[in-house]
Amino acid sequence: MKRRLMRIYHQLYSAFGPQRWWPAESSFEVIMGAILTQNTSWQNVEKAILKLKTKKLLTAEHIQHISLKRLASVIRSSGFYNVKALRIKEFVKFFLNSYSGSIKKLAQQELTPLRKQLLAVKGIGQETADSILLYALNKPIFVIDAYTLRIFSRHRLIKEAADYAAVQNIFMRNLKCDTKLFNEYHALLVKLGKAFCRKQNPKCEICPLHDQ
DNA sequence: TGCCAGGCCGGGT
DNA sequence: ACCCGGCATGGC
Repeated sequence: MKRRLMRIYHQLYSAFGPQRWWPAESSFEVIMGAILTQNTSWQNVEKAILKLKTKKLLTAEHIQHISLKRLASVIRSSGFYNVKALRIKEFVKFFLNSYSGSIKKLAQQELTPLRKQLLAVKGIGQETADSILLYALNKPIFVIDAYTLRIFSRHRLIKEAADYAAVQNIFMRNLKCDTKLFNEYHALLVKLGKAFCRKQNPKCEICPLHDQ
């Protein structure tokens, strides 16, 4: 499995090149994006982030001080805006209370206890927590998402019913524990997923993983 | 036009 | 321990 996973990585890398994730100007922006993109196309999230930027709302303090309703209207384009506004507020509360709103302090925390703390925030599940850990805080954890499950299931590398933790373990047991590798690998899987492995999957047979 | 998108939660069985 | 409905916009 180790060789297989690295071979897939190299195939993806040579097909698509470096992805340079996460597309954001700050760690806090990464975190907001991670919540906003829950079951939502990134295109819609970008619009919401742009609005947050325009309204100077990309800091914990500013978000803390606006109403839930106003926040919801700002992030409207990302869909599920009422629950997401609530989730952003929940994270910001945790962030300010436990880490004084300091990304540096957040990043100093150990991966495992921090992951547990993030999962205790209502609205942050495994993927969102791991995205924050990896892409906002540079912690070595592999993010699993719907594309990853679908791609690996369709290529019969995992059981169709495999759950998040099981698949994450496959990656983390068989890859060198390396933040850069985890970052690039997951980004490449999303790239592949968008191009060739949507639910309605017209052209999986020409996806780069089928070559050679 | 209908289907889908870089999930998560709560309630029911 | 699963299973499911709800949450909602915008693009193709």
